[in-house]
Amino acid sequence: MIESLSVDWKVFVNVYMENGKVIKVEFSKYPVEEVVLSETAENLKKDLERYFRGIKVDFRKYDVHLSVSPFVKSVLDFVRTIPYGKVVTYGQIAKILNTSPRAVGMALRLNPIPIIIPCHRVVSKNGLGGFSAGVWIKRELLRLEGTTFLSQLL
DNA sequence: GACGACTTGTTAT
DNA sequence: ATAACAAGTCGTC
Repeated sequence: MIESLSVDWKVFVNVYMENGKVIKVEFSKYPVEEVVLSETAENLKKDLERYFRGIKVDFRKYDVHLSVSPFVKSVLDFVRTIPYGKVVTYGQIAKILNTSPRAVGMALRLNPIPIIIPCHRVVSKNGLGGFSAGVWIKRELLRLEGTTFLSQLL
């Protein structure tokens, strides 16, 4: 665990690392004991703090360790390439990966590493879609990134 | 447009 | 084997 970040909208963000790789990110109501050990963990903490201040951060430089099925991994790998402030629909991803929108949603639900793997940048065709930690967090993340064309849905 | 039924691929039990 | 799902599309009214 590297950090329980306190975010303005009353959530803590806990990041778990192992061998310099991110293995899990979770949102929690209460902070967990903070343990920062490696240099990359320190950097990641600073990047997250900047991110939540509304600064554009690219998390692609951090290694992640995914213990998920090959299909889920392929979806998550694609999602990692979506740039800051942009959104893609489940259907578009399904078309590119030759699968169904529903399967994409399932894969995203299994994402162990939100924010760093920006699953909040995937929305449904007419609406916001879901988010495992609560859609309101997804909404806040998109607002934070200044994703404007969804303003009617926010 | 709003609503429902049919489709769809993957995971969980 | 089958139910459940973070979706989409096509039909009816």
